[in-house]
Amino acid sequence: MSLSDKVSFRDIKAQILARIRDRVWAPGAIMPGEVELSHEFGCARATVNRAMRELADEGFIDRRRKTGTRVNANPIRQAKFEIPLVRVEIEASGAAYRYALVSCESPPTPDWLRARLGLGPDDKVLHLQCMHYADNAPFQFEDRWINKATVPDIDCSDFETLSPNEWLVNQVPFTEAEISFSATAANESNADLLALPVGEPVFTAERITWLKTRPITFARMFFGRGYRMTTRF
Amino acid sequence: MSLSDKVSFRDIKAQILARIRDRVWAPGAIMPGEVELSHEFGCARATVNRAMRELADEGFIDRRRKTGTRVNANPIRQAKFEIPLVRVEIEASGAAYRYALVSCESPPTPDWLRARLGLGPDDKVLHLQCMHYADNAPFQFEDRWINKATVPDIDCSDFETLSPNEWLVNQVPFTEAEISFSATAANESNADLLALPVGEPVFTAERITWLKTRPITFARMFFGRGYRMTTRF
DNA sequence: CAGTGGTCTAGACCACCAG
DNA sequence: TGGTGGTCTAGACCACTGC
Repeated sequence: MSLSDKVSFRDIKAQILARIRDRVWAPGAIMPGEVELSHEFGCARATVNRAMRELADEGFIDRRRKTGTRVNANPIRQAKFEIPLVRVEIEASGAAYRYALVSCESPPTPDWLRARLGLGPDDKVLHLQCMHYADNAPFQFEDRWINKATVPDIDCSDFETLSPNEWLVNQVPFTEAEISFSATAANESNADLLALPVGEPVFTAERITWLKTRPITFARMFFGRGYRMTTRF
Repeated sequence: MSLSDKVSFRDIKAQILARIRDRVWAPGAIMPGEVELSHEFGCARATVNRAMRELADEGFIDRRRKTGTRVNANPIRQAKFEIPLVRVEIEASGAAYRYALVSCESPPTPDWLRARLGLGPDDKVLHLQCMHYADNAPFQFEDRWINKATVPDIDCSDFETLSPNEWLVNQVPFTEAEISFSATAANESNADLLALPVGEPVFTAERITWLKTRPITFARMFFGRGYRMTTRF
C-alpha cells in the first residue's frame, strides 16, 4: 500500500464496520458525517457516500437528512435467499433433473382462489400439478393455478414436457411477487407423490406473481423430506 | 416533467427493466454499453452506471468487462427476508411479548456440537432453552448453545429476564452467520412447550454465528403453529 | 432556516479479458 | 491491445427535516 493508492469505498466500509463492531461508535449513537469522514480518510465525499449507502442498505446504519447517520441498535439483518428455477437448483446439486406432469385441467375457479388472487367473476383458470425429481427421487411437488385472463395463449399441451415454472419465466414477465414459507403436514395427495407418510412435516413455499396489478399465477410447492433452505452472510 | 429536469438513475432503471420485460432486449442478449445509453438518455455515464449496477445486484443483468452487459436468461431473483429480534417481530405484530427461561446449564460439550461448530477438545459451552410468547401464546421455542471460549463473561443469571438472543446482540458482535430453514416434526420436549401434538409440523430455523473464525453460538428456533415467513418484491 | 444526506456531472484512470 | 465496466474526484445543486 503506497500513499498514491486511492482509498476505495470497500476500505471505508471495512473501517466503519470495524468501528461499529468495536463499539468505537456505540449502537444508537450518531457517527460523523460524510464530509468529516471524507477528510479523515482523505477521499472524496462521493466515496464515503457509497460506502455508507451500502452499509445502510445492509441494515447496519440508519441515515437521515439533517440528523445524520446513526449506528443501528437492533441490526435488522436481512438474509438473502436465491430463488432459482427448480431445475437449476437440482442440476446445481449435481443430480439429474426430471419433470413429470401429474394433471392438468380447467376447472371452475374455486372461491378461495378467486379471493386470494382478486379474480373477477368470469376469470378462468388453469390448474396443474407436477413433480420435479432429483436423480429420480421426489424433490418437489408443484400445485399451480394460472390466470387465463393474464395468460391467454395457454394450453395443457404446453406442459407435457416443460415445467410451468419454466414456461412462465420464458413467456410471461412478472413485476411483483409474494413468497412465503411454512411447515405443513403432508396430505394424502402430496404424501403419495413425495413418497412420505401422511402427516409428515413438509417444507412448503407459496408464491403469487403479478404483472403490474394483474395476477398471473398462484403456486404451492411442497418439498421432499429433509429439504433445507440455507444462506450465509 | 420539463427539459431541464435531470435524469435520475431510477428513471433509467425503470426504462431498462421495461425494455427487458417487453423483450426489447431478449434474455441472453447483449444490451447497449454505458456510453451509448448515457447518450441516449442524455445523462452522465456515472448515472447509467449506477442504474445498471443496481440491476446487476438485483440479478436482472450480468455485467462483464470487455464483453458488455447481458440480460439474464434465468433471472435468479433473490428474496430478502428481514431477520429481526423475536421480541421486535412480536411487538411489531401488535402482540405483547413475554420471555421465559426454561433451563440453563453447562453440560459436557456433545460431540455433534463440537463437530458442528468446530470446537476444540477443551472448549466449554453453555446450553439454554427458553420460550418467547406473543400475547401469552407460545410463539417460539429457542434451544441455544453458546461457546464460552468466545464469550467468556457469561452466566446463567444473565438470562433470567433477558433473552440470549438480545443479550448476544448487545454484548457480542458477529461477523459471519449461517441460517437455514426447514420443516421438522415436534418432539416431546418442544411439542409440550409449544402446546402442539407430538409429530406436528414445526417451522424450524437454525442459526450459527461467528466472530471472524471463532464460533459464537448455535441456535435452533422452533416456531408455533401456523408460522409463516413472508416477503414481497 | 440551516445542516445533512441524495444525486448528478464531466472527466479521468484503472482492471479485466476476448480476440 | 483495445473495448467495456469499475471506481474515484471535485464540484454543484437539490431534498428533506429538526430546530
